[in-house]
Amino acid sequence: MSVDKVSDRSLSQTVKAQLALRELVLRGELNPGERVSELQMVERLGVSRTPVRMALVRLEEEGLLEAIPSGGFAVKAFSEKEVYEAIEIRGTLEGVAARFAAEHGASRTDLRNAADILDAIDDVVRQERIEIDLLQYVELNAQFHRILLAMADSPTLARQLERANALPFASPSALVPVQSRSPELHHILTVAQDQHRCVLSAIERREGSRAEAIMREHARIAHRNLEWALTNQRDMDLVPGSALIKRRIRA
Amino acid sequence: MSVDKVSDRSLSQTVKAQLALRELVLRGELNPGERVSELQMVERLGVSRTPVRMALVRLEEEGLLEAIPSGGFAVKAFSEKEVYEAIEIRGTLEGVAARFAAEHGASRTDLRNAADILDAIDDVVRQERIEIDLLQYVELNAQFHRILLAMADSPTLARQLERANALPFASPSALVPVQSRSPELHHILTVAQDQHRCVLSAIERREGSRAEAIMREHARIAHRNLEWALTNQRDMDLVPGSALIKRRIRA
DNA sequence: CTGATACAGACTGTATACAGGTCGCGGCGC
DNA sequence: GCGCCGCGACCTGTATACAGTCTGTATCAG
Repeated sequence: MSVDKVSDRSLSQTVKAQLALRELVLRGELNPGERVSELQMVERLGVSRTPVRMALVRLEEEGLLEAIPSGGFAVKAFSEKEVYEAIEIRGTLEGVAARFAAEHGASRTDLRNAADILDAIDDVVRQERIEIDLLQYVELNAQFHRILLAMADSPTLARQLERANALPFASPSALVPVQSRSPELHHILTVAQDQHRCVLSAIERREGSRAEAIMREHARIAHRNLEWALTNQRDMDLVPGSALIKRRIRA
Repeated sequence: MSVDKVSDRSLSQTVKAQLALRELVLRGELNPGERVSELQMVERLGVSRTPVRMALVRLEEEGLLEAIPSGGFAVKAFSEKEVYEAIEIRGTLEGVAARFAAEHGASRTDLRNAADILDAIDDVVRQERIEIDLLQYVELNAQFHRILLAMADSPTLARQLERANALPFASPSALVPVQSRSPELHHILTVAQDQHRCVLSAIERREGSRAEAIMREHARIAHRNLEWALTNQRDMDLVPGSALIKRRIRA
C-alpha cells in the first residue's frame, strides 16, 4: 500500500519524498506526537534514507514536524490557539502585501487580472446552488491571493507568507470548505468578495493603510470558519491537516 | 586556515557545520552569487559531506543561501530594497507580538523584568561616553526584544519572527552599531528608548493597537540606520552580513 | 577567425554501511 | 509485589562509494 500519487520519474527522489511525506502528515496517517521513523518511511515511500532525511528536515522547517531532543522528528500537534494565531499572522502578512502593492503601485496588467478574477468569483457566488462550485471558488480565491502577493513585488515577503501558509489550515482558502454545510455560506462569501473588491480599489487608489486593514480583517473570516469547524467537528474533515489540530472537548 | 571557533566535541557535526558555514557567509568570506561547493566546505570545515549538506539545506531555509536550479546552493545577494522590506516585515511581526502581549495580558514578572531592562538601558544611554557601552546597549536591546516576544506567548509567531531575524541585518540591533560614529547616535538611542517605554506602558494598559503601532515605528529606526550605513559605506563593516548587501553606487 | 561539438573534470543526488546512543522490556533482587 | 538494573533491538548521525548530469574548455571544421 504505497503512496500512489507521486510516481513520476522526472522528480528528484527528495522532492518525491517531501511531497509524499507531507501528504501522509496532512491526511492524518501519522498521528500527532508520533515519531516519524526514517526506516519506516523508506519502506513506505520507496526511496532511500538520504532523501527521506532531507524531506524530514524540510518539513520541520515548514512547521509540520518538530525535532525530538534525542534525535529524529515527530508529527507536530496544533492547539486551537496556535491555529488562531497562525491565521492572524497570515492576515498580517497579507496586509503588508496589500500595503506594499498600494504604496509602490501595481502594474496595470496585474490590476486587470485581479479584477477579472473577481468577476469570475462574482459569477460563482451569485449562483444560488453554491455547493457544487465551492472547489472553483477556492481555486479563484487562491488565485486572487496569489496575484495580490505578486503585486507586492517583494521576494522577502513572499517567502515569509509562503511559510505562514505552510500550515495548511492557515492558508487563505483552507477553511472555506468547512462552511459548505453552513447556512451562512452565501453570506460569508458575499462579504469576503466585497473585501476583495475593496482591497483592490484601495490598492488602485494608493491607499496603503486602508488596503492593509482590509486584508487583515479579511483573514479574520477564517477565524469564524475555524470556530464553526470546531463546534461542528464533522465538518472538520474537509480541512487539510485537520488531524493535526488537537480536538476540542466534545460538547 | 580552518575555522577555529567551532571545535567543541559536544556539538553534533551538523550543528558545527551549520554554525561555521553561517559564520563564513556572514563574514563575507564567500562572495554573494558564488556557488558553495560541498567538497570545498568538507575541506574547510573538517566534516564529511552529509553534515555539510544538512547545513546547506538549513541555511537555505534561513534565507542566507539560495538553490541553484541545476543543483547545489549559492550565497544570496540582497538588494537595498530587500533589506528595507525585511526590516519592515520584522517590525510588523514585532508589532503583532506587542499586540498579542497587550491583548491577552503579560505576566507581572515579565513586565517587571522588561522594566528592569529598560532601567538598565537608561543607565547606558544617559552616559555621555556612549561609544564604549554600545555593545552593552545592543545586548540589553536584544534582551528587551526577546522578552517582548516571550510576552506574546505565541510559538507560531516566535517561529516567524525568528525567521525574519535570520537575515542578520534585519534583526533588532543589527544596525545600531553603524551609528557609532554618527553625531545622532545619542538622539536615536533616546528616541528608541522612549518607544521601548511607550510600548511597555501600552502593553500594561492593554492598549493592543497602540502597542502594535509603536513597535512598527520602532523598527523603522533601522531604516534610518540603513540609510546612514549606505551613504557612509565605511560604517557598513560594523554590520554582520553586510557583505551580502549589493553596494550602492559610490557617491 | 568563429562557431559548434566532443570530451574531461567536477559536482550533486542517491544509496548504503557503520558506529554510537536511546528506549523499552524482561528478569532479578529486595 | 515492587523497583531497579541490564540487555537487546531500534534508530539516528555520520561517512563514503557510485552514478548521472552539468559546465567549461579545447579542438576541429567551415
